[in-house]
Amino acid sequence: MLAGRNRLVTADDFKSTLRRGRRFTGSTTVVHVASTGESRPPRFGFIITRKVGNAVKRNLVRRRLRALCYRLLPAVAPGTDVVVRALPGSEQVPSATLHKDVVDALSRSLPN
RNA sequence: UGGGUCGGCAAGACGGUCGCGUCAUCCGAAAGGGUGCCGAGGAACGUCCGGGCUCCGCAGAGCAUGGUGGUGGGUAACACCCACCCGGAGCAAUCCGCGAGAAAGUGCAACAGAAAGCAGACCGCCACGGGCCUUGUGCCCGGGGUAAGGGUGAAACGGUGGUGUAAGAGACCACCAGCGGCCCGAGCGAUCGGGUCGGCUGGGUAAACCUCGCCAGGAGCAAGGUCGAAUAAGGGGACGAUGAGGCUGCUCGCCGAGUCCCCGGGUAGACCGCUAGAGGGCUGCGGCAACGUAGUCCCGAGAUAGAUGACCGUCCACGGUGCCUAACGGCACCCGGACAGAACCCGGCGUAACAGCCGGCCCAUUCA
Repeated sequence: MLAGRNRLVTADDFKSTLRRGRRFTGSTTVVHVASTGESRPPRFGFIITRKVGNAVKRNLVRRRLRALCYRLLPAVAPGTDVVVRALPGSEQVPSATLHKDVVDALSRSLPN
């Protein structure tokens, strides 16, 4: 699970990451990655719209994403901001599929 | 044993690894870290009612608008709950009714039918007048009488029997049903029981308008409050071309019109509101009950891009398949947890939803 300092919390941070970051679309998620150049731990934010389902389903997706992002924390460069947008249908796939989507997006965001 | 009906319980269990939030505590200058406790629901949901709380409004009365609608009680209050009444369904337990008013008025009603709301003459019935010849309990025509019978309909203007009549008719009579008035009795009351008189009977729909009684000020925790950067407008005061202020620590020199302070405003943001309350369990007492009351014990979510989880294992229900068994059932494998996530707090209602467990009552059956 992600601690508070690894979370994007303000609307400004979300906006700048979505605007400046590179976008990687998977089958169940869209991942925005922006490098700020600041020397601090990477931060993650999540967007789960109402199209995903009711509150229980949205909570489930967000918690799964948070848990897998926690495991990915060492692989992300410091100063990176990541916003994961969950697409409709993401509530029906197992956690492994979500994990694969995010890992693919982050590996493609690396320089080589 | 089977079926029905009403109510209650519970909402998979245990473990491992890695984590999250509030609070407490310890270490630390801080950032942060360690430890410990606690951490979703019966509907947390919909936001449909009712309150608390907060701000705004408020002489009094009326109107409008909205809500509500048998009676009595419970409650902070309600559209909720309890008891009872009436009507309906059921053998019964029990359930259902958005239960005021349809002789205040306006409106509406498919199809069928002759006619559907100051009813109505299609068939039929009945005398009367006329015609015919086949002289009959005849047929045809005419203008009338008639709601007993037929047929239509959800519904045809009380029912049965009689008197009466040309045939009929509450036209009249008896009984019955229903309506209204009055009286008596039971009940706090809705209402029920009985008596008497009356015109003899004037359908439905108010979740159509409407009428009557009763109840309602508005907005909502993004309420509201405290602190409050930055920036800009504004107000007041002091000083200022007799030089404010700056270059510049001081002097000279140069530049040359505002400078400083206070008030105020309340944005970004932070904090408070923010979780112990019309709270629950047990026992006693009052009450048919809802509930009230006394004593005693218990209670530990509080996030804010929004914590309460992710992954894995074992087991137990449900479901499926196969095998064994006369059957009850047993074994193996597979599948796999219903609806659903607090956001100021309570009381209700409504809606969603698998499978299960327990109990009361009713009916049927078997045995005694």
